[in-house]
Amino acid sequence: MVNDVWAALADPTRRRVVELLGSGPSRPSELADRIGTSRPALSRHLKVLRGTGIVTVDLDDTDARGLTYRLAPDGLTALRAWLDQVQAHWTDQLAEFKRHAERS
Amino acid sequence: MVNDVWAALADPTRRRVVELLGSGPSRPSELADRIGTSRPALSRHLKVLRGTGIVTVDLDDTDARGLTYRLAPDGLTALRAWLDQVQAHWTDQLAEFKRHAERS
DNA sequence: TTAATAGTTAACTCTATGGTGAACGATGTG
DNA sequence: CACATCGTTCACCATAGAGTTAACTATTAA
Repeated sequence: MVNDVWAALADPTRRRVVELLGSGPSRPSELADRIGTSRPALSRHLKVLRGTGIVTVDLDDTDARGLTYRLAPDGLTALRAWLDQVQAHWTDQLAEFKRHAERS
Repeated sequence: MVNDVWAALADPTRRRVVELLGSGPSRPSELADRIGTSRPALSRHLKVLRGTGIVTVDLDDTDARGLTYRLAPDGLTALRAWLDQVQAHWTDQLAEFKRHAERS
């Protein structure tokens, strides 16, 4: 659902997670430290992000206790598609808006 | 605030408003009819969208009772900038991800 | 002038959601 | 084996926010 993606990224903490994962895969504990939140809170945020397909999980290679989270390849394409769609119509609106501004 | 833009577009009704305004300026009553919600509810949604700079208001030319809402030129640029920023790092991650996938 | 319309705001209710602390299973370390 | 660590889930609380009804102002129409 596109709606889920919007709901997921509405939260600042989850956006911060996405930003951090953008610069490389990471583990929940590391993310919690960097963001400065508790592990239970972050775990639930990661669950939401997983549910939308924005991130994926794998077992850690070295330590089987740890998990590795990474950004999914197509996790944000729906969002970009929405923006493109609106802006497509919007471009025409800009011309009309300029005419309106000049008129007043 | 970038946060405000995300919060504003987290709501499906407000996204629908943005979509409708993408295809042309409109009035609150017309938007309420098309979306199928009450006028008070829509009025508050428009207030939120105004507060983030996504839409602008003008008095109607013909009927001084009505208002004309339109998309603001730079209302969504912050959002697109965020997406671009994340995806910039992300592109490098994709290569790493492929290597990881081939390895497993 | 009286009535109707456009839009907003206020007060209220209800639901969704984020944070916290406790507890759990699984894995590693002394 | 005893113990710490990683990550998750559960139960609880507190807050934010979306919808509704009613009321209000301003403008138009009869």
